[in-house]
Amino acid sequence: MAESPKPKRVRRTKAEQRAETLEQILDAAEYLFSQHGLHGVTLRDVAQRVGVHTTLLHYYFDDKRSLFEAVFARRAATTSGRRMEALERYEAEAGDHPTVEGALHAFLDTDLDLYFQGGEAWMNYAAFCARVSNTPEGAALMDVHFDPVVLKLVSILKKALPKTPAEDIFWGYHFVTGSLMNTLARTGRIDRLSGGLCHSDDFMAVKKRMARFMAAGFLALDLRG
Amino acid sequence: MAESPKPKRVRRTKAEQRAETLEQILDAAEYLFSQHGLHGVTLRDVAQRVGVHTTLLHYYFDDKRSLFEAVFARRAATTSGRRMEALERYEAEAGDHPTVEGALHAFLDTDLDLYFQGGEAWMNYAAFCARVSNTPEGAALMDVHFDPVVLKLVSILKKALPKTPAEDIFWGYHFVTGSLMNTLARTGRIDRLSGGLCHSDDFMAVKKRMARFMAAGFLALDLRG
DNA sequence: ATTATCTATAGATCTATAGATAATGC
DNA sequence: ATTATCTATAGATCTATAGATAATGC
Repeated sequence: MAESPKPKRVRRTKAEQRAETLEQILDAAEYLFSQHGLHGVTLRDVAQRVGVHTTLLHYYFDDKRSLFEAVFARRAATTSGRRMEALERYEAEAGDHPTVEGALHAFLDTDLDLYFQGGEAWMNYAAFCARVSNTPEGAALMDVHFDPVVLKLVSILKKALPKTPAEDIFWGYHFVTGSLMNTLARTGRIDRLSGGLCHSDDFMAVKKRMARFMAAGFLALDLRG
Repeated sequence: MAESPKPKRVRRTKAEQRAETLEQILDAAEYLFSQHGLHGVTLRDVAQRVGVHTTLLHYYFDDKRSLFEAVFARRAATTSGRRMEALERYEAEAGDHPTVEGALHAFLDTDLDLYFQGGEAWMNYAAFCARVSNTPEGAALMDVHFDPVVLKLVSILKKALPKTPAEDIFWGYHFVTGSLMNTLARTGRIDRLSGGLCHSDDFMAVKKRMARFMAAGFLALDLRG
């Protein structure tokens, strides 16, 4: 203790230091919020995880809610942007005859890949989104950040299913997003239920199945009598 | 204020009084937990909603978590039992050739009917379950209360899809339950997204579509190359 | 000179317990 | 006599602010 020289990492500009600390705070908050939700986390919890004083969080953020919103916003543009690009690419490729499955592959696989390849931080963000998606606070943030990409998906689905009422398309999306959020949450329930056959973390197993599964669902709606 | 005679409802036996107070506490807690989650609700919030003193909650429950678990448990046997009966009835009817859609109708429609017909209290319980389903605490309670009925569903699905690997069946269930939880949560997101075409509260709209949608998904998994 | 971080602390709130009071039960 | 409810309160914790200190920036 007494003679620990304290690594004392060399810090460069203030801008860099600010960015580094902010990132650490957001990482810690992201993880904790993903596990315990907005109200299950105290600013002290976050500060302790980072190793700074609680009051520093107030220096960077007005209050707990603004920290929460910053966590949501930090990665939202990336996931939204990537999916938007993938959908536009698919739309261009498919021309006048997009398929439901094609659109869903672009939407779902792009996102699952991002979380899977992004490592722990992105997996935490995924769990964070899932955790808050069925809360009033979270749903409102989903509106703000994800409406454009979802409406883009819906527009392609409508082109793929010209005879299906818009209402059905939206309910189909409602099913899709529920399943996706359940995946991102990684509660471990499917692991236990399946006796170890499935693993919550296995986003590639989901990717292999989800778009086809959901596409068939949309087509079945279309065939309704 | 001064001359309010205070209706002072006539109370009968202590057992009745106990039951009545317990029910009021559980109703209040159920609603508040469904809106704000375990950590978003204080015992004071619950007590105020009931109109009793906070300490009375400690008379009936050891602590906040045991109140939470009591809320979960109170209606769990009913929803689980009804679905179990419906699945067994369907199994008997269908004999050696059950269908995926038949099993899903028994499982899903039975539950959606319960919430829809049960009024506000049951709708709150549904939202409560959805809200906690993707949290560690909630998922563990799901295991305890709902595993038997889910495994019964899975066993019928396996009979209906003898060539489909069990892993696929479990992933299919994972999709189903995600969609169901997203429905029960009633966040209002689908209302806003669809510009008012769909309504979160409209469980009958979901009932009309969900079993067929999901059944088609399961069949598509089966056809995988 | 400005920005990042920490110390000290106020004020509010929360959980939980001990013990008193009010109502029912034989 | 027992059970239901309330009063009073301890102890912990939480958010937020004011102001001091330490580090970078011209």
